[in-house]
Amino acid sequence: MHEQTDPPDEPSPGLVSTAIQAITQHIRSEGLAPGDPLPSEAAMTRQLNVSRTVVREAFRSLSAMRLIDMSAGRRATVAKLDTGAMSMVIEHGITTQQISVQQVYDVRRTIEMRTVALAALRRTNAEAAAIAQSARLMRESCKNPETVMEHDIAFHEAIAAASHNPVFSLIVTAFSGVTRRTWVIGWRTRSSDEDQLKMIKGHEDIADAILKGDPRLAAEHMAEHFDKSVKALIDAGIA
Amino acid sequence: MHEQTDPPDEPSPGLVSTAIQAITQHIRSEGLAPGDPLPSEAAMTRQLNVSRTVVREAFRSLSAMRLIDMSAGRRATVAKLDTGAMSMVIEHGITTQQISVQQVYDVRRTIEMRTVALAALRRTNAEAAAIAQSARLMRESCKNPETVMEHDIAFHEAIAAASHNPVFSLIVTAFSGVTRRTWVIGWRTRSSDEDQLKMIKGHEDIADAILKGDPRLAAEHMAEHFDKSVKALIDAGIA
DNA sequence: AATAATAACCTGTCATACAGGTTTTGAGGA
DNA sequence: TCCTCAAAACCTGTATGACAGGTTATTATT
Repeated sequence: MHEQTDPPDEPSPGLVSTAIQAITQHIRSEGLAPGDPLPSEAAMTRQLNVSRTVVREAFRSLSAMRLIDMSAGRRATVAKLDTGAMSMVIEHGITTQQISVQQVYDVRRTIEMRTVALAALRRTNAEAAAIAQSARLMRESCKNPETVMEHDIAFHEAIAAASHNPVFSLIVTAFSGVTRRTWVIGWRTRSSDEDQLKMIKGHEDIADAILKGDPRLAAEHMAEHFDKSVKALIDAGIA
Repeated sequence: MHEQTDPPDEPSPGLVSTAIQAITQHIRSEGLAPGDPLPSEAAMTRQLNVSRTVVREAFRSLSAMRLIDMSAGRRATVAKLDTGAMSMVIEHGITTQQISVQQVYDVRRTIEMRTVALAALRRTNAEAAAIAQSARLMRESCKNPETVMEHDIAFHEAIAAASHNPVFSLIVTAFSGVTRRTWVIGWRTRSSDEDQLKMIKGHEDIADAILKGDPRLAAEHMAEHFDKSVKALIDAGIA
């Protein structure tokens, strides 16, 4: 066994990593819930016997991952589940060409085939209405691509929310950033108005299936939707 | 003309967020790839006209998300895709009880039904061997739960890798931390040796199906595996 | 007792300093 | 000319002190 929880110093991981672990450990051991306050930087400084610089970098790192909320004058608090860090990881993968847009779409398809089925089974009436509303807004604003896109994204996020599994919401939302960067490309390849309206119709079909509570039908429409979207992206030359 | 040193523009996000964006923007605009070096802290300090403290907190934040690698003396470099941040988000959700273990398993099931099918279609011979190897090691070390668990995790990660979609790998690996915390509980409920061996047999069936290149069969076995695992967790009282 | 002023505390940012680690440079020797 | 190796230059890790401005607790005044 080569463990070194040593008294003198910790060379390898660095003081900041240690501080990050100490903070997350604190959240765990104290059973803190979102909104609960964390120790002040000064307190952490004393407890860990390091400089405020180190403690601050630790807090800031957790804040960047959206695990805690920071704001001037107030102590940091435990954060609600947020997609910030995940989005950044995905975006990083895309911009450094370690993952392709098509790969993201394959994952989205996999996940959303499930969220849409769960939504059909578990959606509340309000959720079904929100989903249908997004689809309707897509049609109404079909002259303005940017607006259609935002409603499209809201549509998919609403379905994820209606799955009543926040992990699905987390992942779907994390992908929204990628969608924002590629959506318009796909839209442009649907040259004719007819194609564009057909795509919007697809969303309405999904919303209807969810409203009817038919998971199989909802999944079918979702699959169709993704297949067409991916095809549009491939036609546009997205690797 | 040079930079716009924000006369009246963004007060709320704070200098550090701005710096983080500047760095990621740099990666994007320069088309940096993993391993490429970033500007030094001093350079960023000059470019953004802020103190090194701010720049350092920005770098450190990106490092915490594993988007960049830092080490003493060397400039920071663009990092390879890593699951660090995602794991922390999931763990945070679990420890603050914003998501349940069962919800994670539902997502895992959804994703791994797909990875296993893709693995059956796209696996190389080496990957098929690695998957089978993990299953074999599970059986051989079946007296030592901890070891079985590690091979089990390696098994699932190997399947994700064989899907040839790094996004799947990313997500599956991010869940491994949760698995490490709950696996033993599920194992204990399989009281009899017979149950435990049956579970290991399930893994071998999956490995065989992947080797045979039969996605449907592989997915069937995977579904069965997850259904039993979830049942074991529920029996053990995991909410 | 209600309210307003004040003190105490907290985070955001800056400047400076120094201890190591890493890369570059350059001088001297083969 | 080319190699070796040590000094120099550069870089990050950490500590300290300072101050502005926001937030909460305390106290004084009415």
